[in-house]
Amino acid sequence: MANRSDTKTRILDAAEKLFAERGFSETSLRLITSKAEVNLASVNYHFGSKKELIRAVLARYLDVFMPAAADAIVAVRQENANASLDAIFSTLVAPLLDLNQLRAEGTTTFLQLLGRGYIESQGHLRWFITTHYGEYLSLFVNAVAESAPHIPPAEMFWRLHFTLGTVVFTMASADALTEIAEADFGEHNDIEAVIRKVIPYLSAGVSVPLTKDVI
Amino acid sequence: MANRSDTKTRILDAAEKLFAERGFSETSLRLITSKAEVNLASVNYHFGSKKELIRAVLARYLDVFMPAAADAIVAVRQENANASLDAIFSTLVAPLLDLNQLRAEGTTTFLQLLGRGYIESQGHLRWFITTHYGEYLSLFVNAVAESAPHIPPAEMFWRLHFTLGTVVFTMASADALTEIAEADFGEHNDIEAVIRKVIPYLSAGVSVPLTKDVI
DNA sequence: GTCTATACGTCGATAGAC
DNA sequence: GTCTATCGACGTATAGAC
Repeated sequence: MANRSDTKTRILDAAEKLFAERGFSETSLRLITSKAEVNLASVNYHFGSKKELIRAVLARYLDVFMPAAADAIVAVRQENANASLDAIFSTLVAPLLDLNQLRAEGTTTFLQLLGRGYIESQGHLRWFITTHYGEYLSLFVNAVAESAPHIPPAEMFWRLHFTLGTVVFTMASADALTEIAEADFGEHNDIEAVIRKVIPYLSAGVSVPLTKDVI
Repeated sequence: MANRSDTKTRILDAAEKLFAERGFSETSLRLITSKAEVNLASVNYHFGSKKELIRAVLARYLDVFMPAAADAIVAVRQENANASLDAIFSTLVAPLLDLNQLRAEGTTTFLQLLGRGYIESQGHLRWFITTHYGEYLSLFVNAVAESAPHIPPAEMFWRLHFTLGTVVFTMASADALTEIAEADFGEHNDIEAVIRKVIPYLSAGVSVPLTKDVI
């Protein structure tokens, strides 16, 4: 068959699109393989299981995004050792938008996959990301912590997870929210606009001074 | 059989516990009915489907929490018409903790169910909550909006959804986060401590002044 | 090595007897 | 209301063809 890429890539391409559109649990292997025009069993041959296919789909993006994001953060901190929290978060915008060159709708797809992945999977994806990309995450966490030195480590732990929740939930439902915002407020937002909206929210929350325990 | 409540309640009690512990998709109807010691088909007889069972489990809490939360917000705004955002959010703490009187571990269970529910279900629970409890939600949204009058409605829409993401994600993974915080920082947090940690984060994010579009 | 046909166990759901 | 039996769809595993 002409113009037929190899089975593994065909599965990844079909799975990526369907996962981003419909979520993981709502996308069956039978749907993926029929859309990719490959046999059902080939998923297990090439990837072992559905969970590993999900990880492989995400890895195609993370392998590009994580090093690029790390480079950008290192660069901004070399220019300005006292970079603000907003500056640290904003540093991620360019690497995110660059994913559109990797694949059509790359940024949106990646953020939806990441959001859905963190949300739908209990642990296996969290584990995958922290073990495979832990060095990049640490670099980011350290940059944030040093930009808000008045927040003790234990408190910063919580605030970074609050931040993760905001990002993950927002990106998983970005399509729906954008549609509602358009209908209710006549406001058109692309994925970059949503990213730029969330950054000040996150910066403010992460860096807000601790309230006194005793009043 | 002595001390055997009716089938419907037995199903709800078993389902609530299992859903909160393991999540919805990881909890099969067969597990619920065997633990509740009722027949598998009785779930569909009494509730129609698994989705409707999920809604019924949440409704038992929402029917108590929503009116109590609304009363608390009305009360605090009568005392102080210019109540701060922190005050509005803090108003919800007492109604949440009161759920411990409704059922053992009620607060934790409710927040886990709410978090998991919003996260695992795409739309059907969002729809259920907004249609059945919309009046209470509006009251809360209005109170927040009036406590941050410098934020335009369209921007407030986004920030409230960022907030929803933080809450939902944090509460769905509160158990795991509490364990990590204990292991890494020797910090013991109950559900109230987590709630009180998240409020300043949310207030700061919701009320942060808009950044200039043009620099 | 790659791919395919086929089957296994579990799932939510349902029809029909009692 | 409650039960048994069964359905189609699911993820997964494997024997065997190319």
